[in-house]
Order: sequence, then structure tokens, then C-alpha cells
Amino acid sequence: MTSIRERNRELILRAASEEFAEKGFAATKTSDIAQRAGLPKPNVYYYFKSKERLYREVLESIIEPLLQASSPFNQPGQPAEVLRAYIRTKIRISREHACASKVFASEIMHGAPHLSPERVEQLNAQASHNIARIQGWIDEGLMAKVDPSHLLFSIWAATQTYADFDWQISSVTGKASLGDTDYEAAAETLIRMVIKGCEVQDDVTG
Amino acid sequence: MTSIRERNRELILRAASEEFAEKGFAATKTSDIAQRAGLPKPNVYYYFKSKERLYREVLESIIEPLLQASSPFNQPGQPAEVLRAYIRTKIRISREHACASKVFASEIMHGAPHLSPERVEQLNAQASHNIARIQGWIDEGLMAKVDPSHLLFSIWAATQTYADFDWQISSVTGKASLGDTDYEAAAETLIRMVIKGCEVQDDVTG
DNA sequence: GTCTATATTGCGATAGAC
DNA sequence: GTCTATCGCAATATAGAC
Repeated sequence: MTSIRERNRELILRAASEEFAEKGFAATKTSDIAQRAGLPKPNVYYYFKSKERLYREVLESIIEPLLQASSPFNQPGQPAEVLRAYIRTKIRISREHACASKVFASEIMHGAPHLSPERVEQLNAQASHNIARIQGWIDEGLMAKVDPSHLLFSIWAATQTYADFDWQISSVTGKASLGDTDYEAAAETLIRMVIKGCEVQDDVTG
Repeated sequence: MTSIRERNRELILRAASEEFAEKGFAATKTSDIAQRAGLPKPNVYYYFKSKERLYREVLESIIEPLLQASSPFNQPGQPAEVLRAYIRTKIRISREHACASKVFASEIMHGAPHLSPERVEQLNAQASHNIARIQGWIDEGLMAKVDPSHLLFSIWAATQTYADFDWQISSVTGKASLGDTDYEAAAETLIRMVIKGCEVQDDVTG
């Protein structure tokens, strides 16, 4: 059973994600969020104390999926399998959590002023773990000697870009929005660059 | 001879680039720009009519370098040469025009509301040209059949990321700022992924 | 719990002295 | 051409009726 409270909170959170993603934190008006949610403005303040706390909740909503995306790195598996799964998951997040993803990117771009040190530490720890795992593969001779950090940065950038720069991608491709086949092509292209480009040992492609 | 006028304009433009890059358009206060430039606030309005016009000038300052970056695609050359030169130039822009680059990214992320249709058209035309050139190489059998658009998006993302997400990169690597060797490693890693990953014909790496 | 009507503040922009 | 002092407005936040 979903109470009115839960329902309204959900409506506001969704509207806020969209508004913050479109215009950024500072440029977004709480009245616009309320309007998009179909509720009067004071409700926004009633459910979420302030614009900033609402923003923090939107931000928080993307962290869990983001950490989850690294799960392939936390399980046993061949390098090619792990990297493939990771890239596919990252692209899926860009697609399914496009708004929150964009809000997160904008936050990071401006030095993460609203992100708690704990969260930052958590994300960094996962990143360090992934980098170490890649370095391990290199040491075992399972892939070429590339810089693991820069490899990871490239994967982040290339997957995030489908959420962050959707406007540019639409503008260049002429498509209003990307479909299944586009995301499939995006994943294929990046996976190829990583697996072949880094000579990752792989039973499928050699 | 540089007049006071030119000098002050330059000071304000530089300060504005930094402020806009750090906080985004809406969150930036003209008083902060003035303070950073070491000038009183009304001077900002005297030289640049409004906050928005100042912002547009900052934005404009990155377009020329950005279009310039595609020059390898506008000259004859082997695929590997062109791609290598392009990637190196894009990374250099991320480094040398870090602030304006970030402002541009933020603008694009929010749907380019301040960018003139002419500029958008210009950038899209160049992008289309680059994509067509890559497709040409594929048709000639000079590289593997990858999706040229997605390849280009990946290159944009992976090179821009060093400007846009500098905070994250510092945070993960633990370095306050990247040096020559870091940018060199970044370029090497990406070039490898593109050339090897897309099986671009190349006399050097085969 | 919900919403109308209002308080408050902070910032973009300018008038006018030098 | 430059800067001090101030206006006006827009947007966050709330008091208080229902």
C-alpha cells in the first residue's frame, strides 16, 4: 500500500531529477519542480526541508546503482568477461538513470560540493579496487600493458557520455532519442576498443 | 600597446572562465568574478553589458580551438596519422583550455541554451564530416567495421574527461593535478584503444 | 496533511558622483 | 572611464488558514 506521502515524495523526486538534469542545481526553481510534479510548491518544502536536501536525495539515488555497476569487478571472472559486463552495465545505467546520471556528472564537474566525504571515499575505494584488478591482469600477462587508471577513465567517460551529452548525440545523429540498437552499437564499439585495443585475452575474439 | 580597456577585459574574461567552470553559469555571482579579477563589480557590467553576454564570450572563446581540433580530418593523411593527431589535439585542448572546455561541456549538458544555431550547425557539420571520413576508411578496408559515430563519441568523451572531470581524476589518482607524463599516458592509452581496437591500418604498430 | 498568501534575502543591474 | 551606493526583482522559504 502506497500512502499519499510516499506517492507525492516519489512524484517530487522524479520531477526534481528531471529539472536538475535539464538546468542544473542553481538554475532550477522549486516552483518548476512543483509544477512538473503537479503539486503546489509548499509541498516540496513539506516533504523535503529545502531545495538542497531534495537535490542531495536525487544525488544519493544514483550512488547505489553506480557502486553496483562495479560488481563484475568484485566477482571472479576472466578479464574479458568482467570488462564486457562492466561496460554493458555502465551503459545501461546511463540509459535507465539518465537524469540522475547527469545530475551526478554535473556535481562531479563542479567539484562535488554536495557529496559527503564518506560517499567520495566509497566511490574512490571501488575505483582503486577496479584499477588494482586490471593491474593484476596485466601482471599475469592476461592483457597488454596499458595504464589501468586511464583505461578506466576512458570507460567511464565513454559510457557516461550517452547520458551527459545526449543533446549533442541527438544533435549529431539527428535522432531525437537513441533506441535499443543504438545502445547496442555503442556497447559493441566500446567493448571492441577495450578488448582488442588492450589485447585482453579472450576465448571468443582471440 | 595594450590599453587599460583591453587589459581589464582580459582580466575579467579569465576570471569569468574560472568562475563559470567552477560553479556553472547560474551559481556564479558577478561579484565573485569582479573580485577574482581584482576589479569593482560595475566594471564587469561596463565592459560586458550583462552576465549572460560575458558568459557567451567565454563560450565563444572555446569554439575556435574546438573547430581547429578537427583540422587533421580536413587534411589528407593516413587514418592512423589523422586519428593520432586528432586525439593528441583534443587532449591538448582539454589541458590548455580546461576552464572554457568545462564551461562548454556544461553548456552542452544542459541542451546548449546559450549557443547560437549557427555555431551548433558549424560544430555538427564538422562532426558529420569527420564521421563520413571514418566511414570512407572503413569502406576502403583501411580499418575494421566499427560505428564511426560511436567511435567519435568515445574519443570526444575520453579526451574531454580530463578537463570536465579533473576533480574526479585527482580524487582517484591522489594527484592534485596531472603533469606531462599523465597526459602523455592518457593519449597513449586512448590512441592504442582506437588504433588497435579498430584495426586501423598503420605502418608503425601493424 | 495540504495549500494560499506573504516574508526575506541575495543578486543582477544601474544611477550618478568623481 | 571608473567606482560607490542603491534599486528592483526573482526565488527560497514559511506562517497560518483549512
